[in-house]
Amino acid sequence: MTLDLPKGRAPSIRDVARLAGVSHQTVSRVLNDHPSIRDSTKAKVLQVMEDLQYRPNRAARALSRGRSRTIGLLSAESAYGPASSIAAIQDAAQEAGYYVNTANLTNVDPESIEAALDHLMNQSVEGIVVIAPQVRVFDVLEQLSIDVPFVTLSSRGLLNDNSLSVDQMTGARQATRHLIDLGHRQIYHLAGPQDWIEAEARMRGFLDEMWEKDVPTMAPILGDWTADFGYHAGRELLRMRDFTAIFASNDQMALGFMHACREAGLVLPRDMSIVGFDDIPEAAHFWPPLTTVRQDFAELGRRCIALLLSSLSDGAPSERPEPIVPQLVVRGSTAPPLF
Amino acid sequence: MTLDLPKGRAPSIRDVARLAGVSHQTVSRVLNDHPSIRDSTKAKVLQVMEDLQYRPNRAARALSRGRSRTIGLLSAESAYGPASSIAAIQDAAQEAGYYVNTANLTNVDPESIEAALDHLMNQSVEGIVVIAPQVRVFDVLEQLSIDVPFVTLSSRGLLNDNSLSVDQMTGARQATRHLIDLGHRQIYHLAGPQDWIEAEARMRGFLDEMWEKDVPTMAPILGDWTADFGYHAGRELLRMRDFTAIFASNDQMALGFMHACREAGLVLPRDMSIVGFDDIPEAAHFWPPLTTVRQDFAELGRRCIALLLSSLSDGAPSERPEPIVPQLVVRGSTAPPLF
DNA sequence: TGCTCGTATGTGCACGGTCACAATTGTGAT
DNA sequence: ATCACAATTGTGACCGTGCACATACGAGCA
Repeated sequence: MTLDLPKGRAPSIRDVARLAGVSHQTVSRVLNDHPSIRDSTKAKVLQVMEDLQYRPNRAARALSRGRSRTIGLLSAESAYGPASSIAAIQDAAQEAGYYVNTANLTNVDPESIEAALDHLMNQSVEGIVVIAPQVRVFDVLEQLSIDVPFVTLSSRGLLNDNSLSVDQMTGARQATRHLIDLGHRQIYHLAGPQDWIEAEARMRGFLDEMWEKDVPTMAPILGDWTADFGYHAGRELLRMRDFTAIFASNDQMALGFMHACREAGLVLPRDMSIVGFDDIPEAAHFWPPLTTVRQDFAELGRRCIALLLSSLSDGAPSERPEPIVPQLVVRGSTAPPLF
Repeated sequence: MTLDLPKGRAPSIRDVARLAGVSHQTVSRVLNDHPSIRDSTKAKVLQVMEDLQYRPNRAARALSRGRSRTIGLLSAESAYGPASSIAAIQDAAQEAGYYVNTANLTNVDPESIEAALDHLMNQSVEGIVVIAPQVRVFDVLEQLSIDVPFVTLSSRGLLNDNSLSVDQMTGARQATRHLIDLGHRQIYHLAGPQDWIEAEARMRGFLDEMWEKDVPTMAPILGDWTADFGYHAGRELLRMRDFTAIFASNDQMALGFMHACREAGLVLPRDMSIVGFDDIPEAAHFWPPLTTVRQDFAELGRRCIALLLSSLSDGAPSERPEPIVPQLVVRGSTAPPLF
């Protein structure tokens, strides 16, 4: 004759306590793995929990402990990279017992950014991961003087020093050097939007390498990450064939550019060498397979959470993690210039 | 002489109440836009809130109301489609005042699924969106007899009738018909993993159309959605050139297959017609630009939330929404067979 | 004036956990 | 048996908000 009282609502810790013949506090101790609980008591309580299909109420726990165990993710899901880091972030957070709440950024006007941040703050997140590394986002973050720790994937460590990144500059230099070593001297750079910190870093890497190798530089084209842009930019650029190679700031733009090349009758890579950035899974199957710079987004996401969690617990961030060095992957889209 | 007491902790409604010279309940009423509050009182309270930088405590609110205003998102971020629906889902939910918590599924073994669901349930989500439409996920959902409403993006409406989908079958039939109309008779289908409901629906669409048009069918190849698979499958298939067209269940596999074709020296689309599925933004820039079936993932995501929210408030789902009909986009990768 | 009614506000408790502290039980040495 | 002390368990308050109900105020009407 098991009498379960919980009529309408979900069973609470006190319901469990009553049925197990203990106090609610003892149940709480079982929940939190308190050391001094007799095994027999623990077993009894666990049994009742099982019977009642008891689930701790997260809100209550958060309220009394004053900790939400939730982290906010501010994302501008526009490129491939972020998408694959996000999964890693969520996994890592979940493993650490945290919940992840995501807010998307469709526009980058300050109001949207503020609204998204507000949404996150309203839910008492303990920390924020920013995966929309646009300059403006940081400005807003700075102005609002957010009082929770936050980490970002950007490459320059403003604020907090809580930033983490693939070393974009080095990657871009590798790509550029590869083209120069092949003998190219007229090289364009198809850059990303300049309010993206990563785009800026890649561009700077390109310019630095060109300058160091003493190759005359052509003004970078500012794009928007999309294949469409790469295509249209390509159609424009190819009117004057005053270059033999191009370094695109991501693989999508590289793909669009290749499309334009072929429409213009160029044979790749004979007439034009192309390097991308990111190494999306499809890049190996472009035609020709794309030479590009591989970033380990998943690793990035994991480290990101690690950094945030450490700054959540210790207060101070742990020792500065090594930047992840990206890797040039040479495939078929690059060759020496015709002459 | 503004005396703010809140020393360590964040200000609560009682702090606001005290400083505004009203009761905590009045503050609560202001928060919830209760009709009968004098404008002057409301203004006063709002002012104090502003001064104190007051933010309502979500946990407390959830606790006392018994509603978390959170929905869970169970996702298996493997294909392109989901990624772009997710953003739409989050936006729509946010607009409706809900928070979205995401759990990722890396494996599809029952334990992982259960763990992910558990994670979501533990945080008292009010509803769940399943965006990992694999058969097993449903089995687990069924077994666990989850007691919160859930919606899914699949195409067959098991359980709850809370499913929503692009009409995959129709899309697949359109693609197949296009190839048949061009004159192809030996057509392969590169299917997705069979535990994916969508993969199954697309395959069935293919088979149905072939059967109806009385074209002899060749056994579908079961793939895994990746471009890599498309490539390797292509290398195998092309040893025997016993077909003139292929319908791939997504664009990535189509891309990999194109890669294999070119390696084998085929000229596209002269020697081989290819149709994909999804219309990822890059598809228009493949070489040749890919004929494919466009799905409106964003719309799907929005409807998904609409459906879930209605079943959250009304209890019963609103009238069954129309399935979204996908659209065939004919580009350069299809042509009549050589003969 | 006394009564009713609607608007505006206050009071006290409940929600489901955790915390600090008190109380009880068990153990071993004397 | 007695005591000190550790191990185990219980008691009550509290976290911040919303709800049900009570109260105060003012207007309209007999």
